[in-house]
Amino acid sequence: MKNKTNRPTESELRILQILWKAGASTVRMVNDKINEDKETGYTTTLKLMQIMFQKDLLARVKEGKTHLYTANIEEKDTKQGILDRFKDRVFGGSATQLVMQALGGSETSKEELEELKAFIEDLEKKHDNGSSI
Amino acid sequence: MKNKTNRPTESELRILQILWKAGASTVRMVNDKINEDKETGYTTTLKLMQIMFQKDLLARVKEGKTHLYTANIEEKDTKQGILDRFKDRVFGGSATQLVMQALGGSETSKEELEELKAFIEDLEKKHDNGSSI
DNA sequence: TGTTTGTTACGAAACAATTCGTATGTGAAG
DNA sequence: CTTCACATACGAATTGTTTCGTAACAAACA
Repeated sequence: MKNKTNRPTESELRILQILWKAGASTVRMVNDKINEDKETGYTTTLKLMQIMFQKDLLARVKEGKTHLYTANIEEKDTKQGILDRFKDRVFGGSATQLVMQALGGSETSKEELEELKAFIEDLEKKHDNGSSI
Repeated sequence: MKNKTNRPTESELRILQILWKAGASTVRMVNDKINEDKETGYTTTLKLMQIMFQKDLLARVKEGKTHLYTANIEEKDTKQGILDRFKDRVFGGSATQLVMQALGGSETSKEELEELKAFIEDLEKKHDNGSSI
């Protein structure tokens, strides 16, 4: 029933992000948000969301005379898919390379670095347990 | 002189990756590499590389009757640009979110995790010093 | 009622990226 | 010198995405 590649386009992702964050929204609400960054006609957003509805990326219910749309795919899974593909394309599949470049290139606060270290240590623990299964 | 956005398309990136790895190459060599993954006509690759040459993404020298092409932009800078944009689009600009998802989602070996931890500790040191320079 | 306001649906234009066919050039081999 | 095997150049078709104009509809209300 779902899309095979599950690869939202750039515009589609913009809309998904808005819906993941805001929950059920009308086309107008979404279009207003989009227009904070980038001038876009109302019918442009409408058409896009209609297409996404057809593709099953969005769900919708009728609410009075308008529709209320929600994202119909999981934020985490979707981002994971996009990220995996990106990792392959740009970093030859190496998570390590990707992570190093991500951290090396941007100003990450000491707190965040600490958080990441803890996260990695956690992964290592899971690793230890996992291998004995 | 250079491109403003410095955003290679997907196909362009495929070619750049090959050239970064292999160094100066003919169209045929590049096309052969591409065909390991994806059947692609010779003239398709040729055209693409010609366009990239026009855009200054590639340099070339005549060598006998063929051309030898090389990447004309830096691997690291280019990937940084792509990564930054990706981070913004998909993770709202948060390197931490990106890194967590990258590590959480893929099988990363204990060795690599250790390497990353060391890398982060290094960054933290630089962080400490950096403010006093 | 009939005008205004905001909505949906949808075709098609505009744009961008990719792919390929075909003409043409050129060095090497016979 | 002619032919063969590859190479380049380039126009144009194809494909995919985004954008928008326009028609039709419905609720609100003067």
